[in-house]
Amino acid sequence: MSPLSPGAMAAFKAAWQVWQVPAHHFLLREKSVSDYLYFIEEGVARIFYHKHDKQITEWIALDGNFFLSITSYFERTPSKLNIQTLEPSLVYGIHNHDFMRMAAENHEVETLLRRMVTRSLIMSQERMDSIQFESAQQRYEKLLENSPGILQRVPLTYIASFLGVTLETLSRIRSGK
Amino acid sequence: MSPLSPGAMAAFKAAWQVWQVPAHHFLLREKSVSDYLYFIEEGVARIFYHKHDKQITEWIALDGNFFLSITSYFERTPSKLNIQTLEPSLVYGIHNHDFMRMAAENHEVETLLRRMVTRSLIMSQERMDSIQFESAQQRYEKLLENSPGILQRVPLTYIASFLGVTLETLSRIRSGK
DNA sequence: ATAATTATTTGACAAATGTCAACTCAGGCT
DNA sequence: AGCCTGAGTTGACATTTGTCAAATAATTAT
Repeated sequence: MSPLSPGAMAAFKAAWQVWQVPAHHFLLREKSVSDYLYFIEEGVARIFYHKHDKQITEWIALDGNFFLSITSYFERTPSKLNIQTLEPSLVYGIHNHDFMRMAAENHEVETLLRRMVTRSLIMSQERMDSIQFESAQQRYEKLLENSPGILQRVPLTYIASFLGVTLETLSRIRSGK
Repeated sequence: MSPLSPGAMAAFKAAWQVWQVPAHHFLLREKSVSDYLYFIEEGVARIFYHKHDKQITEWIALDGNFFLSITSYFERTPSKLNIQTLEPSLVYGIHNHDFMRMAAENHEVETLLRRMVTRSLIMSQERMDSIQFESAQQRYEKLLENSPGILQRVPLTYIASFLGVTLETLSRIRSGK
């Protein structure tokens, strides 16, 4: 799907930076403008924000996935999101300036970006449907299917929040009612 | 924001078709591939799908708004969505082939498209947040604020479904408990 | 205008999940 | 080994919303 030409690909790849960070490292703190779109090569990251003094886990990125503060990255506004690793991790990041500059200079990169955003939009809608119509139980089972091993790597509190239920409810789901 | 150059703008505008359709007209039926991205100039349209034999209203487009079956339009897959007008309406539509061709030929159009999709993604996330954390009451009040007059134009069943509650619950919210 | 149809409201009750508090358990420290 | 601390579990109860059935109100067709 939408492979870049060799030249564009080389430039695109060169724009990515790499970081090796320890567990519990913050890649983004709320109220700051998010400069990077990340890809996690090894490790896990948790994206969360505060609502009524509680932490809401909006996303859990296991290795092999992209993540970012969409609003902040694209609109250049202060983020409400925090991004924190849960394990020592190897992450790649591409700066907004670089990505936007390359997209402006190179039509192919712009197309790639548009496709990435479109994919995210479709996933976002699927998740909304899931939250609205599936029971907590179903969401939990689906999560285990799609992300086996997540239980060994992410505390249940975060998983519960990500699923949109309380820790207690998740605990009851797990114990089989 | 991202104005097109005069030439691109003229071509872009020329690509839109116009239809004057009666109330209850289907602009899209489920299982068919959606060819058009729409803008409603006058009237109202309702986007809905079937789930467990019930109709779920996914979106209500009052005049002045864009709407489409995102997945079907961009991925060229059969849509699960139906789109139906609720009033006699004046709608504009741009065919997927035309939009994609223009985006491929013209970098500016591609950028415009990317920005449109990005905006949608941000709105999608806001709606998810709303469904997950606001009470039905809050969502209802917000809807009235953002779309005054909707009550006079859209049956409550559809509004209830759009808000993610049953008709009975909406009725109770309205009666003030 | 009247009857038929459709939209909305209301009531009684059930299901899912949240809240708060107490309890248990495992791993890391001393 | 014994103690702490944080994570996870369990119980009792409250709250929100859903479900089903019936009653009204509004709209449309004849």
